[in-house]
Amino acid sequence: MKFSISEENYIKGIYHLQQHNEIVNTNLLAAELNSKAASVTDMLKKLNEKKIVQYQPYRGFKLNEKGSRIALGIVRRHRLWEYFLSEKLEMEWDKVHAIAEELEHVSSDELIGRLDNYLGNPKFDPHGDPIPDSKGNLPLMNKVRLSDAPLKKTATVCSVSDQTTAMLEMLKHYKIGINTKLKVIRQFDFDGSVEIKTGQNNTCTISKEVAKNIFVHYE
Amino acid sequence: MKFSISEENYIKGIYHLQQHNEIVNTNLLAAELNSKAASVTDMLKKLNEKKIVQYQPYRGFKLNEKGSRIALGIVRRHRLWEYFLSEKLEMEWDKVHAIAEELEHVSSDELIGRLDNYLGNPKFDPHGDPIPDSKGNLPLMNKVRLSDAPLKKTATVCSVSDQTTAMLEMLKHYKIGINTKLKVIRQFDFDGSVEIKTGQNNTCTISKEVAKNIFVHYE
DNA sequence: AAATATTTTTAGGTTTGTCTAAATTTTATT
DNA sequence: AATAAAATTTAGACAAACCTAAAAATATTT
Repeated sequence: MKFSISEENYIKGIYHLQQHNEIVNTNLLAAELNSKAASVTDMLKKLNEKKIVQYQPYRGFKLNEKGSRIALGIVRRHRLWEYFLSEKLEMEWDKVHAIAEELEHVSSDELIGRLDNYLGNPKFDPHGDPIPDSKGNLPLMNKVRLSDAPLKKTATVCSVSDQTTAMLEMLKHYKIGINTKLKVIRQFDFDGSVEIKTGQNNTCTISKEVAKNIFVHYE
Repeated sequence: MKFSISEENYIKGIYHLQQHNEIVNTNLLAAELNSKAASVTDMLKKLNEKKIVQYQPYRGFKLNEKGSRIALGIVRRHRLWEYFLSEKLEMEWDKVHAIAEELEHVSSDELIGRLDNYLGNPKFDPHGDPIPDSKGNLPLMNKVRLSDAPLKKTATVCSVSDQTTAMLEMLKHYKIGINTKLKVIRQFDFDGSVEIKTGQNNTCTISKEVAKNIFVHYE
């Protein structure tokens, strides 16, 4: 089944909101998509008829099995293109998202399969987000917020949840990027900020606010 | 100025028809785009208001300066993506076009500039069609139909005007592709078919019908 | 040059996706 | 439990892009 660009955007929007909320509601999705509640209701009736969501009027909605599969396909295309733009075309981190947002709607299975292969079947996109495989399986990873990370264990930065330009600027300043190795030296009780060590003689302190947005994993 | 996918398709359609007809008319464009005459009239009024075409009701139309510039931008995107799909993703010749038709509407100048660069600034797409540069300049090439080619001079295949699957099949059979070197041995008066030599001991005869669609150039 | 055929445009309708404003339902407050 | 507030849906409109069928303009025949 083929979906319009609008339908795909709604499906993707629901998918993303479901990462944080079991059930999604109308206003939330309207905000996510920069549209209005009435438009969301209209589209949800349509997605409901197409049997992609579980929708109870006034009660919210969520993707069903079929809907999730479709969402993962869109996410896969988006993240593979992000990887391409970043790794092959060397585009800046913060410009990659908007363009992938357009490319993701080109939905040839052969294209995506070959792209995946060409890129070397990457498991994570440049933001550290996992790329679903062609069957919709997400690679697993036990990641932890830097604000909750154990002390004195060498960790690897694997993703950053806030992907605004402001955050990018911040990270550039601290010389932190995906795959940067670092170690938490201590945590200050006063405001929860953490002192970290990246490389041999590079120690710095970052606020809890920032640390909450940086995810790391251990090997 | 930003154009919708539909508008871009109409602009591109007019551009292609103008390669063979100075003035394009409603029915011709409707056929090219698989739409109806009434739809073409609607869109042409719109393109006329946007000052992209010269349009005289009942008299046909053509792209003006501005319209041509826009068309060349679309053609550039299309052919760069075709090159990418063919050279990097190793897709079959006949599948490349349909996908490039979708990718071409993603219109970030930075994306296309970087893609061009990444591909090594190619001058011709996999079908041998010229790729406009970022300023809209087309590379020049003095090409000749194989049916009109001089005898016994080594030529290089540079483009094929009929890009159907049927033609691709034909060319595979004859082992002819873009950049194949060949020499016309003789031409038969009876039906205009030509005997050609590709490689050392590979001689074959192809019909005028096919030869008319193969373009070669000499160095 | 009149009649016929072809082409193009206009008129009016459909679908998709959006919106505002009013009505309805659910949730929270007193 | 009644009322106020918030969220959601419905009703009705609008724009883009398409269509069919009828009308108008142009081209071709006789």
